[in-house]
Amino acid sequence: MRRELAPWLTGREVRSVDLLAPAGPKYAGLERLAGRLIEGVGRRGKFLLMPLSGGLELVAHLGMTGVIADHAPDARASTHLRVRVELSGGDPGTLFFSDPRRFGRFLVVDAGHYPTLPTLAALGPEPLGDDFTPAGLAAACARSTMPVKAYLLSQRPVAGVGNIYADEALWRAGVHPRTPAAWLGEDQVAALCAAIREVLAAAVAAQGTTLSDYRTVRGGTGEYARQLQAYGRAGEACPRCGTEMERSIVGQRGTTHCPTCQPAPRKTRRGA
DNA sequence: CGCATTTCCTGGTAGC
DNA sequence: TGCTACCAGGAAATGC
Repeated sequence: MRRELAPWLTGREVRSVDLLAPAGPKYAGLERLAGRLIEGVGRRGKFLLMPLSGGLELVAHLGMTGVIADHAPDARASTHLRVRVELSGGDPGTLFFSDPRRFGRFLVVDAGHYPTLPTLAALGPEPLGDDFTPAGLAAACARSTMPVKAYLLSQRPVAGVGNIYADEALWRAGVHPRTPAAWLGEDQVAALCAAIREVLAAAVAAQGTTLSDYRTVRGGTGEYARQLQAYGRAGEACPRCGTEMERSIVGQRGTTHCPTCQPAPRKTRRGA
């Protein structure tokens, strides 16, 4: 989405903003948006970060069902339109933020100041950046007793891994989702680090994963759903070994894993 | 501080 | 057909 938004929005000025949702912390500060220049479109994890003139920043998060579009939602979806932003200059001249389930955010903050966004403030390294290394991931995991999947979902060891990509990366790495993070061996951490990079890079190349709601800015679908190996495939044969995939709940989230490729954790002595 | 639990929210669907 | 119950989950709030 960042790649679509950057060439469209960079350098444009905001003419006006309409908030169609009840005001609240998820839409804080939008009254400060009109008249600002959008200086660029960045991203950290699942947060879109748009620096604005005047030392401000527009922060957008899609939650589960949020959509940022360069075209108006159709009649049926229009009840979920939350924010409309009119831009100066050429077409498309309006940004639409829709969010049926209201888990998304679209707010203006002082640039780099995230007191109301603690996850963003404590976000781990970018998964496709140089800062995300096996050694760094190992050091983070060593500090946590959580099941490794729950720890990944916290956004602290690495940014941007949600439920779908956590299941995919753990399956690729052959790591059981319930393994306490601190129990992971060096080889497992390295495999997980590589798997997270591979899965996210492939998903970005496919423009994301559309299961039902997700749409690109221009209204297209993300095609990574066709490459999913684990997520949503409980009861089916593991693509690697043929064992029936199992469903469970880890960190309050539906989870699919292969009991053969991702064997249940057994505590072993480090360095043994 | 770290972690577990609860909350927010609505469309889709299973079951009757 | 129409009803109820339940499920999906990202991040914040709450509780310990």
